[in-house]
Amino acid sequence: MTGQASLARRLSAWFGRHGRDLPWREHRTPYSVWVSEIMLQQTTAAAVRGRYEAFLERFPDLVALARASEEEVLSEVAGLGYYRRFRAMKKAAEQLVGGGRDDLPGTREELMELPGIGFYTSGAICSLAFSQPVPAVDGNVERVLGRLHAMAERVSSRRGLRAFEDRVLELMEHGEPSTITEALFDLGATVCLPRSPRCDACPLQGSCVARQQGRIDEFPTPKVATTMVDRVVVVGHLGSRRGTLFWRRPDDASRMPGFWELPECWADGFDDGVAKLVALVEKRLGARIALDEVTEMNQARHTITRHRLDCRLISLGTSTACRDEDGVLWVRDPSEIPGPVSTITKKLWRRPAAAGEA
DNA sequence: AAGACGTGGTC
DNA sequence: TGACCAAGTCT
Repeated sequence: MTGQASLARRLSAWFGRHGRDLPWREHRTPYSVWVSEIMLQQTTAAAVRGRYEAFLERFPDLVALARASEEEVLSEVAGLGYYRRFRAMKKAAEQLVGGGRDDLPGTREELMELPGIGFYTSGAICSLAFSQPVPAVDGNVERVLGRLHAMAERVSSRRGLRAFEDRVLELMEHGEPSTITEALFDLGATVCLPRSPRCDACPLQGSCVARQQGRIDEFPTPKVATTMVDRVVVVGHLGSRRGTLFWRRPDDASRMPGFWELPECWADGFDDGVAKLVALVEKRLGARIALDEVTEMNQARHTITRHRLDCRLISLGTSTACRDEDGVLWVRDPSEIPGPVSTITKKLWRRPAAAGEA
C-alpha cells in the first residue's frame, strides 16, 4: 500500500531526473516499440543504437516490413545475433498484414499469439506503447526487484516469473506503467549493476532488503555456468572464373538459417574437418576436389553460444566445371551477396593473410 | 525445465 | 584469459 506507493513515487522521480536518452524513446508507436524490443533482446543498447534507426528507415511500418523479403530483413540485422527473433518478427508482420491489420494488436493475449513475442515483449509493448499495467520482466527488473525484495526465485521458472510480475503490478498501481517499466530498466542498467552496484545513487536504497542484509551479491541467485566446448571449423575457399563460391544455409538450419557463407564444416580436429568439408563440397556441387596439400589462407577465433571455435580458411583450389544451382553464388567479394553473410565468413574474409593468393 | 540460439563488451 | 552479462523466446 503506502510502501508500494512510496517505492513507485521514488522510482518515477528518479527516472525523471536520471532516465536515459535513447533513440527508441523519441517517437513511440506500437510498431517502433516492437522493433526496438526485438532488437534489444539479449543485446546491448550500445549495439542497438547503431542499427535501430537504419532499420526503421528501411522498414518504416508494419506494412513495409511485411512486404520486404526475409533476405532484406536479415541483411539489415546481420551481426546482431539470435536471428530467429528477426525471422519471427518478419513472419508476425506477414500474419498481421495478411489478416488485414496495419498495426500491432493492443492486448497481451493477442500479442503473445504472434511468433517471437513472449511474456516480456508483450508486457513491454503493452506498457510502453499502450500505457497498460502489464509487467515486462527482463534481466534488469529481475535484478532490481530480486535485490529489493531479496527474492530467491529466478524468472526462468513459471512461479518465479509470476512472483516478479506481481511485484511490478504492485508498483504499477501507484505509477504510470510506461514510467515504471522504463525506470526499472534504467535503474538496473545504470545503478543496480550486476557487479559493484552504485547503491548510494539508488532511490530505493533505504528499502532494499538485500542491501540491509549485506547480501546484494546473492541476488539474483547465480545461474550455473555452461561449460564451453572447443571445436574446429574448417572453411573452404573454392575459386572459379566467376569468383569465389558462397552458398546459402538451409532455412531449417538451427544456426543462422538463410545466411550466406563460404562452405564450412565443424569438427573436433583439423584433418577430420578438412576431409568432411571436401566430401560436403563435392556432394553438393558434383565437383571433384583433389587436395594433395592443404594451404591455409587465414585463421580466426569466434564464439557461438557455448562453442569456442578455431576457424581455419583453407584453399580448395580452382574449379573448372561446376553445376549451378539454387543457393550457390560465385562472387569477387562478400559485399556482392544479395543477403545476410555469416560472421565467421566475414571474419575470415576480411583478414586475407599474406598467403591469400594460392 | 534445461538448453539452444550470436555477438561484443567488461572486469 | 575467462567468466559473466545484455530490454528473451522456443522447445
